[in-house]
Amino acid sequence: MASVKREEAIFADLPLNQILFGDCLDILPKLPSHSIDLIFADPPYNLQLQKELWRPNQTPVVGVDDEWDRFANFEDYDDFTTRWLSECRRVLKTTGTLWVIGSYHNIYRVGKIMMDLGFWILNDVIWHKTNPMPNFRGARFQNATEILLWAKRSREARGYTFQYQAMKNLNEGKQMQNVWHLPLCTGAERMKIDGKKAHSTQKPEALLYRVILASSKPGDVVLDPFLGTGTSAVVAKRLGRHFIGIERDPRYIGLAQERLKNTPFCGVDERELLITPSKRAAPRVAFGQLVEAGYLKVGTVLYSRDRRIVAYVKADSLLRWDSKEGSIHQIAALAEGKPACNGWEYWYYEDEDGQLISIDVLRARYRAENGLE
Amino acid sequence: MASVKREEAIFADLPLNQILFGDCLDILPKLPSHSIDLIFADPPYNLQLQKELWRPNQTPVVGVDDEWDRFANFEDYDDFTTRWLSECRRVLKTTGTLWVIGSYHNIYRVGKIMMDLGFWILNDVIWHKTNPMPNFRGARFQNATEILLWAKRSREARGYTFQYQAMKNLNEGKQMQNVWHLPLCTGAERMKIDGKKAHSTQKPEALLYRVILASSKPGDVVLDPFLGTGTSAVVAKRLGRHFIGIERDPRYIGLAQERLKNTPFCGVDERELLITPSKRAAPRVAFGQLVEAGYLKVGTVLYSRDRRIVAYVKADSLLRWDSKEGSIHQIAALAEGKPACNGWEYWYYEDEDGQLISIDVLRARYRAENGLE
DNA sequence: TGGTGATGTGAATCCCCCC
DNA sequence: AGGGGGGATTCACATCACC
Repeated sequence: MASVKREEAIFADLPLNQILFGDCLDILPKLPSHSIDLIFADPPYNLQLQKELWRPNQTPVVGVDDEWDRFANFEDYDDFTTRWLSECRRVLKTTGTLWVIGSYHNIYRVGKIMMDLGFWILNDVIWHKTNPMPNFRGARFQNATEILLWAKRSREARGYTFQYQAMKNLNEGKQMQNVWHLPLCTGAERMKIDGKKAHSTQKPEALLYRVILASSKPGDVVLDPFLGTGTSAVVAKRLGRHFIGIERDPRYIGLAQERLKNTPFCGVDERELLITPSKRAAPRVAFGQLVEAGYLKVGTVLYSRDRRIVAYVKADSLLRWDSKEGSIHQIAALAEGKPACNGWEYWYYEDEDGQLISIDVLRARYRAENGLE
Repeated sequence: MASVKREEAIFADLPLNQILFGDCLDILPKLPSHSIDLIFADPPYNLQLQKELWRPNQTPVVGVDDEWDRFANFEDYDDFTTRWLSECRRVLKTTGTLWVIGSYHNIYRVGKIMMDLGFWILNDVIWHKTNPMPNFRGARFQNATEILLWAKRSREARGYTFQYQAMKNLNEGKQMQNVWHLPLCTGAERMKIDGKKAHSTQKPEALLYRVILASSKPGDVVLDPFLGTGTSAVVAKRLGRHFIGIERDPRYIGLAQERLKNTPFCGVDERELLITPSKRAAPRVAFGQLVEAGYLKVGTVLYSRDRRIVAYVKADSLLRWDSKEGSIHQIAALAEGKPACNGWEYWYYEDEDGQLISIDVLRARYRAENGLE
């Protein structure tokens, strides 16, 4: 029975920090469902380059024409894409997300299939190459981009990881856009054999750094079904994540293992240097705790910024405004006629000098004085 | 017989410089085959907005929920897309090309269908908006792009128009890339009724300038099956091309006719085109890029010139000094007790020999090695 | 007339925990 | 799985009121 064979073949434990040798259509079914936090996939591009391309100086341009990158027709490519994406969706946790990178030759087919399979696109990210190859014929616009699709498992899936604050920090304090200006993988980073490119589409580590830092946490499991020379695994290791790589060409596996050997795993002592936790992750402080702890006395008068709204703190930490009672958030929303309002930012109290102080300052003080940071 | 009716209905002469009232699925079949030089299509995106979205200042975001953007499911959308694209392909000359603009909500479906119908993609052009709406919840990357697909009728089609030199001139003498930095349609250019936007998705004329100038010649026929308020027709007229517009909402037709009345035929000369803004991405290098690219490893120690101040590089490119965190500039200023300080000049790292090297040297190396000079 | 600060707004698939 | 409640979250411009 096929199902029994399949059960037997499934890994009892996740093969963490390993490169699995074989075709991803054979290996992925052996991974358990709902076990992976993040998938990065750089599938074949189906470029269908037929004629050779020559530079103006009569030297040939080396294109992508590896054997693994040829499909007979769209149907074959779509079938292959549907199969590996389906398996990826199965092994992904409901909190997990998937990245796929491609060019205009394949990404439109891939994106459509992703949507059909139920993936819910979060962003299409444009990798704008700072040093792209020129268009030698002058027949089109210079193609300077590849596209990454970032998606969660389904529209309903909740709890995916997005390190908003870390991305903002990387971008000099402004929220990171879906356009990334990054150079191609060149120079010493580019793996070479006898002076020639070891892999025709090796991705830069900086690209994977941003992908993995943005959408996973230390200790998460990062799966790459088309590992190639191992860029995603190397960066995952650097950033204190676990990796699982799948690759069917033993030559690439050898190169990836060499790179991994030279990559230190981010040590525990470095974990604290990874990223600043977001405000959302800060321990919650209920307004009632401030009242209980005496930071605000029962009966204290709270004001809106313009002193137009005046409310009183009750012993049960609800506010009384007019004849109405509710939480700091509910009364603020009510007073402003809005569906919701952050009470921590809305309310102020008066200090001895009659100055208005935000109650959010009190919350910060409470956190600081009670080891809640 | 349907075929007879169809034949009878076809326009004897092309309805040049007219706006045709009706659904493009009804009107397109009346146009003769192989008659159009250039098609620009801005179809519904099928945005699928569900809940209300509020800005941090508690005002609502006005989303697109027009009747014309609602489809029951992907199948309906695909069917609609297949039908109008098929007709577009029929009416296109073999030397003609087609542009379609969309967002990640629809462009992957559209692109896949285009390929299936036989269109051959020449470029995917990224419209990188210079002033996009932020992501208010900090839940994703800020979505700053729309995508235009530019395609010829078939792989074999020869002789399409690409004004390579004009594009090069527009781009300060360098090859025009497939990434266009252009602002949204705002201000006086935006059509308004009673102070409110007349159309929820009006495109900027500058975008259509590039499209029409790049891929057509004076006297060519430009067809727009989703004319809206007429941006493509207006720009075609200004550039000395003929237009044919199709629109099913009479209110939009009225607005478009008003704009056309105020537009001179061929009212643009070369000099005016040459001063069209062509902002290039600034070759700025953020400190974070050095960290991402591995020029500085996470945990690297940075020193002030006199080694008095010692800080650590975090994964999100902030520095940690004492218990404080901030950008290279902020921490330098803090450590020196100054209001501001240039971190690029302040910080040094140690090389293998214990020599202090300025991080500004690293920045210069990054620029040199990645074509950013 | 000119500068300054407040206000408005753009194709938006925009939270998460707990009951 | 659906509802309720806490509470976190914005960038580049254009316009306009006001001094």
